[in-house]
Amino acid sequence: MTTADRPYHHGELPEALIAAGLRLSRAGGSAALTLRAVTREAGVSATAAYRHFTDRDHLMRDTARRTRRALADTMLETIAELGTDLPPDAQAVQRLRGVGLGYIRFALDEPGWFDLAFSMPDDPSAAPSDRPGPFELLMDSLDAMVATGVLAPERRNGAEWACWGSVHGFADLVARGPLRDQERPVVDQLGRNVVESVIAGVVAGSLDGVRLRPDGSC
Amino acid sequence: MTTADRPYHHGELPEALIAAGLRLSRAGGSAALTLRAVTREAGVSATAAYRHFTDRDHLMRDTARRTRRALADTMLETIAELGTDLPPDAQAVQRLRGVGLGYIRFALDEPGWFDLAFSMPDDPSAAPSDRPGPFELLMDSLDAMVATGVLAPERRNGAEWACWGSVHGFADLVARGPLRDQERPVVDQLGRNVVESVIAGVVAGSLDGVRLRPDGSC
DNA sequence: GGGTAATGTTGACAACGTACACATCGCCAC
DNA sequence: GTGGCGATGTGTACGTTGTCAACATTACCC
Repeated sequence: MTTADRPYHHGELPEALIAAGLRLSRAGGSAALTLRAVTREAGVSATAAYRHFTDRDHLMRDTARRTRRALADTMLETIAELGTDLPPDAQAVQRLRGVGLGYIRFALDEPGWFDLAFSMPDDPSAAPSDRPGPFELLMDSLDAMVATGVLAPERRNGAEWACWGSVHGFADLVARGPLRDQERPVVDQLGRNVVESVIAGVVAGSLDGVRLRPDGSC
Repeated sequence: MTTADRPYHHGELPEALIAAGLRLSRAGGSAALTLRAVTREAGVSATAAYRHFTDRDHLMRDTARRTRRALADTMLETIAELGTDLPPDAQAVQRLRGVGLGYIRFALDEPGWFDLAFSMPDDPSAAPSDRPGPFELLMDSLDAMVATGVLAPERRNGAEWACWGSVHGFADLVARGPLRDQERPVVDQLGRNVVESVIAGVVAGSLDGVRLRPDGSC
């Protein structure tokens, strides 16, 4: 055909497809990221995407990685807003707080991107990013807590999963679960509770610190 | 047609469709619960389901409810295995522990059902079940902790979301996330950590109990 | 300048959800 | 009994999706 309006070759198709994917998923989540919708949006035939992505999953994974980068940005913004002029130990805790609150804020502000971000398992064979991702930010804050003495070293192991799970689970409740259409102030307050709880839980490690033995008896 | 082999009318079609949905989703998660696959499995034409369910979502919601019932059963089994001959206050904590560990166990043992269970938002207009669901079991255990004095009443509010989020998030990490193909013993240990952390966090409420002020300073 | 690989298009296929018209059956009124 | 009517199941069809194979166009390098 080639109506001479658009050149036959796009030139920047991979980037254009990902950009279209970001637009679509922002509004409609991972389900809206359709191969045909994305190519339509880019003004290209449906099968053109196969020259740059092996299949739909490939495009989704690459697009999801971008949304995770946006999540990391939100975390960093949240950390900055919380303030940075604290003594090192308190600053380390503050960073963990920012990681958690930023995660929840992202899920609330960008539910479509949040859905996409974790609907795809990240393949470990991907090129490493220059900037730290959400998970690296979490690890760094926990390491800093150990380094400054706030977190006992023997409690560091596995702490990332307790933190990530807590915040991710709550964000999921808010984005897709029973807390879906709660008022924003209510959700914000609950989110603060969750973050404070998990920080306390990770630091305390078990009920030992609060008058209970490990088996649950008092 | 009616080859006289099968009668024209199935008789128990709604139940048969849900049973087929449970079989399919058990192996392939929510994506495998296809209207056509379910009707095929039941030996019935593709559109027969529309006589009993308004659309695919309706069938999925009803099937998902069954998987949530199975989850509640796993929770109760786990509570029973942990032992029931404890003083009331310790027993209340033990029940919370069983709720959390049962949730994680279910996600590990039945990843397909777990995926389906929470892929659909539950509609509040459904008929209430006779047996308590997963959420009721959680609420009951927290209430018992308040009643026996283990949990301060002022910390009861919102505690269910911190607990649910923690455990749900961790289960999601294990079922679909980066912990997807970890060894079972490792995951079990991490799961115990998560549950102990969240219990400690809910009881402690904030870092107050462990030498830190709310703003994070020491 | 001509050949080759990269890139984009067309057409097709199977699977999906779903609407519509039609077939078959249980059951109740007469 | 027997008619008819509502409930239940079937067949066909349409539009959408992911994906493959064959073909068209272009960039680029010898």
